[in-house]
Amino acid sequence: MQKHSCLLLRGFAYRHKVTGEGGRQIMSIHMKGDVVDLQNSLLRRSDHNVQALTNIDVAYIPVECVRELAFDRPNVSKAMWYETLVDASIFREWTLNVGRRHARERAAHLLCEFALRLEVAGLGAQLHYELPMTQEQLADALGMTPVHVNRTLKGLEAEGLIERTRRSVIIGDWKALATVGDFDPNYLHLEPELGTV
Amino acid sequence: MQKHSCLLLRGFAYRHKVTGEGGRQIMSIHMKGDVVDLQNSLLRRSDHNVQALTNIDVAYIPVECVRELAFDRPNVSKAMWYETLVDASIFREWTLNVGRRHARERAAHLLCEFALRLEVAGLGAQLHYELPMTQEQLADALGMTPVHVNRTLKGLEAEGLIERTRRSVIIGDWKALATVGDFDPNYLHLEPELGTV
DNA sequence: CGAAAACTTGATTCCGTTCAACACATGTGG
DNA sequence: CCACATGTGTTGAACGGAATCAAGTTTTCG
Repeated sequence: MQKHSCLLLRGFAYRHKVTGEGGRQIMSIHMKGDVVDLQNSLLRRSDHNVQALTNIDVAYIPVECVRELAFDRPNVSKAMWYETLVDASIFREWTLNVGRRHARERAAHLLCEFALRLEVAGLGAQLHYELPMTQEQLADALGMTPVHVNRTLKGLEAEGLIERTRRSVIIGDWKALATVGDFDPNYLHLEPELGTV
Repeated sequence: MQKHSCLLLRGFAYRHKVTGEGGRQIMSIHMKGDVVDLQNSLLRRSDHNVQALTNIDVAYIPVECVRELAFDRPNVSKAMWYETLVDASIFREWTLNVGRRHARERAAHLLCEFALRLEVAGLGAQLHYELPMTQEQLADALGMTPVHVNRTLKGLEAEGLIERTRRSVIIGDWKALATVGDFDPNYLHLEPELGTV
């Protein structure tokens, strides 16, 4: 078990798991403000891996401190639990995405999710942002091969839904992309709901 | 938002999401002892659906009570949070399963998970149990079509890994099935770890 | 500048879907 | 108790989306 949790101050990180055969599935992408290995810190055995996607700055927080906060301060406890719940909600959507949508829809969905999350984090505009992942990493997030990611993105571009240069993405027609990706932002639980949990 | 959480006393239930095109993905299966819609109760908007798989008995618990327990009693709080974390861990494994494993491995994995969970819940033996799902429901859990579930199960049977009659499953060779399914029970976090969270 | 990483493209293969028919159970009402 | 309807499981044939294999090209960076 880790001795520290780490709070992401700058850059991107991701969590992933690997099959016995070497297939990798990225479970989630994290950005500024996320406490990235909270879950591994609290469960005795870590069941997944955390890795940096770009250069990052992190603040290490000793696990004992996290626990103290988590259990002695009701408000902190609420906030942390709430994070866990939102996390789980995003996992569910990703499972749906990978399990029940075609490559084109999956990719569109992920691009929409990024757009919203980056904007909320103050790291880009909804319709024009830098995607901090290689196509190989996208493939691991989408449960497909890098080759097919390439073709799929090209396809979306050919349809006029997006434009892209190297890593930047411009969403030409948000509504159309969201439709293709069957994207409904509910699952991100972005609206403040402090009164709830 | 729901007014009640419900504790499953007998029978099986599942959580699922549906795409705009009608594809359904089952996110998790629940059995005796699980509090099934805790997450929907605590987040303001529910992002998934809960449904009974068999006849069930449930105990309804008013959400206010859940919250009171959750935030006034540190030990209850720990336990509930712990449940949420294990839940999320299982979601992650399912995402990996659906995203990065072939049909045969997926099916084998699910059969192994069931075996263990049913035994822990006191509802069957690890090597011989009743599967409370139709092949169509299995398909929705595995992200494949019912037809292919049928063929895949038949395949596992032909290989001598399992036997089956209608709904019951007999695992002929646990080790082999676990190998095929790339099954490592860590993610279920079955060992008691009360000292941890 | 040169090497490695990332991206692009084409040809081929294959796993899983789709479509369609049928078999077998289960259950219900006459 | 049978007739019939419905849900579930089984099987076959054809199709298609994505994987695989393999070769380029472009970008990045030491």
